[in-house]
Amino acid sequence: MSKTSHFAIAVHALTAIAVSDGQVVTSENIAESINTNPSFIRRILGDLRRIGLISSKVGVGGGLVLTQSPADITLLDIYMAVTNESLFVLPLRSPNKDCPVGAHIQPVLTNYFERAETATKQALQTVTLADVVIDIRAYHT
Amino acid sequence: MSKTSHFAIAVHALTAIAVSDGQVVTSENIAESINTNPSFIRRILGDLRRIGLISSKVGVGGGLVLTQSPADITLLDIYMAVTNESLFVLPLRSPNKDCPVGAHIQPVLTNYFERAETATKQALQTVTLADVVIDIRAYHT
DNA sequence: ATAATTGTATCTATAATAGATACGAAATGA
DNA sequence: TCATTTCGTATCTATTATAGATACAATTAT
Repeated sequence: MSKTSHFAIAVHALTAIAVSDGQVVTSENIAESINTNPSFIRRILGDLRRIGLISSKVGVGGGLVLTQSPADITLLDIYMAVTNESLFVLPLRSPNKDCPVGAHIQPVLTNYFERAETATKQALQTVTLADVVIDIRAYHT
Repeated sequence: MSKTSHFAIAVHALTAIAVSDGQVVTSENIAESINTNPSFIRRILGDLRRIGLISSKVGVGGGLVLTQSPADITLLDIYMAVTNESLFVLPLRSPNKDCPVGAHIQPVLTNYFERAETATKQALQTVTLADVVIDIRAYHT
């Protein structure tokens, strides 16, 4: 998968929205917390909006709100929203089809890679945004 | 998560060595099967040699051989040999320490990321190079 | 000696990632 | 109505990661 930080950023952003407890949060607010620029954040928030985890309101007093309870949003939901590649990648160039190994290694690897990825996803599914919020609040007390 | 193909390449390379059944295989042979250049392959083979999965012999008739039975080499062994980064990455820039979320999100995320990565590794540990060889040979008959 | 082969260094091309800027559209409120 | 806020998105750039390519010293077998 992408070595991108989108997943971490998405969780951070949603956590920021969740802890605001109903108060509207802007992409500017989130960008400040994450230490990047609002436009980049809005790109990632777009992924979360498209699968319905948040809704946005344009204009004065606008911003982002959760559309579901944090307890109903799993890390897997967030991961799937921002990820379109597999965790493990095959080489860009196709292997040599004239070699017995090269001819068949791709489906074999893909099978095992998918198994490992499924295990990862199952682990992500056991954690919710509410858990993350609890952890953050624990530091805060 | 590392977006590199080193893991797939390493498994392919070891499979190529394993199916040769004792016969010495050169980095040239492997590169041909993987469809890349021998030098790049030798860089990855270096990781495998350093943790003792293979040994190499320089010179005429030289090449690579396994030092363990394929049944004793797990995909996790291979993964660990070629990977030095975490599956999930935090953003490069540190979050804003003046925000309650920014101040504490990193250890919270790292904790859950490590759990997911552990699940992945456990899945990789259940598969051996011998399994991969069996799969490849199944195609071949 | 010659040839084969590894191990490693270095350089380059390409692609992925994030950062930055800009701007139209929508919504609010004066 | 008009100014302001905010999103959504496009585009450009800088940086970094990745792989590809080339080269060469060291080692070994014949």
